[in-house]
Amino acid sequence: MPARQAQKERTREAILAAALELSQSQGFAQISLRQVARQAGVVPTAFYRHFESMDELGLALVEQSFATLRRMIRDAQRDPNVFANIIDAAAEVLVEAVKQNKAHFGFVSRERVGGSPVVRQAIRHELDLFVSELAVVLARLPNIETWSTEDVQMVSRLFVRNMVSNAEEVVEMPDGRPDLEEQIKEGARRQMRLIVLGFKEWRS
Amino acid sequence: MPARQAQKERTREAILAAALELSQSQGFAQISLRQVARQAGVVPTAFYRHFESMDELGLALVEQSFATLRRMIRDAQRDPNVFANIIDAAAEVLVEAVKQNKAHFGFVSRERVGGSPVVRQAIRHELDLFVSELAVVLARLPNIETWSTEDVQMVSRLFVRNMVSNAEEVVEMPDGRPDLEEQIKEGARRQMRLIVLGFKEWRS
DNA sequence: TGGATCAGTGAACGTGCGTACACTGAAACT
DNA sequence: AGTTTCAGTGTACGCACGTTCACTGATCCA
Repeated sequence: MPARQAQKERTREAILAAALELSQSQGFAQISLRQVARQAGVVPTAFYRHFESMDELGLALVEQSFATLRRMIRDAQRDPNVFANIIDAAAEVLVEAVKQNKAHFGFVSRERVGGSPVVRQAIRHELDLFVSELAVVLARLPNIETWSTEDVQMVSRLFVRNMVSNAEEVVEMPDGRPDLEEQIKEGARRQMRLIVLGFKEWRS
Repeated sequence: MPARQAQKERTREAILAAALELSQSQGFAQISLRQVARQAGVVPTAFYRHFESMDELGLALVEQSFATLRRMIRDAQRDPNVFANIIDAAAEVLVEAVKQNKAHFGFVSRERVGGSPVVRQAIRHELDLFVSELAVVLARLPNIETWSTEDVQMVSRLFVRNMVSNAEEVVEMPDGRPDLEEQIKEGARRQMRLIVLGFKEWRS
């Protein structure tokens, strides 16, 4: 790659990182173009060489965040333990992955409801996609393969909703509190068992 | 009450109403003192006769919103149907009450994660209180009275979390879509049945 | 090697903001 | 009736903002 383009890429990354960092304390919707440029170490007008507006930056962050989420899921599926005890593994993976990507998960959970309309809609769309993707995975599971499509979709929605709620809690969690962390994991495990048990009963 | 004080009260209400309305489209954190004053029909400096800062206004809105919520719960408890079929009644009441108080519920769900730190913390505190209050009500229910305190608290947390999620969905729901409304109600009913069934199984 | 490209600069603009201050005039008190 | 109180006014300020425009100088290509 030409050095020119590489440098441009680096600046773009710096802007994305700056926006992600700043939005952690104040929320993306209330940070200014000039703040982002300052944090990224460029002059305000340079911003426009990379993004047409703050909205476009926001969409790029949505994309980045969901790429992180999908990578996380893909990695988790490679782990053989996941199939042995899917619920415990899922709770573990969720908490650990969110802990290591607090910035992105925090961005999604904050802007999902509080962001500008265009960012909010992009996140809703990605989450809807994600529900469908998870439904495909779930449909292959031993106990679930006999369910109707709508039931699988609904349980997938339930899982994603709970995943979002739990991710929110992990993001808010102060550092160095393994007790709280274990509590959230245990809560997540219970919720998932509850959902699965409830659905078994539901059909009987 | 002296006419003086009554007029002051009226202006205060106008400011609260203006802030609530404006925050529906843009979120409370991104509206300005001057916008609120303009919408309320007063000059910006008059704002300070009622609130020291936008943060204080935000706290007043939190208080107002949870007062609305508590009134709603109290009314629901008077209804004899609630005890006959608590789950169906709760789903019905939730959707109807949120529909009629979209502004307040929208404010809470938005600012719970996207608001300024002080507003956010106030909402979390109120929700924690609310979980404990609901736990007291739940503990009196036939099937639940034998459970341990922590289990009741946990199921209460689960109910409140799902209530918040469902309220979010109702707030986002476009007007005049009774099909969507019924879908949300049905979802809420299923989730609650799931939770209850799951807990029965859990103990066995 | 010399001209074209273009990421980043720097100055300037109009605007809306929060807040200060001195004010006014009707309601409230004595 | 005369005085005090105080909710709301109007002006003025300095500041950060988004966006414009002409610019510079290193990289790229012929």
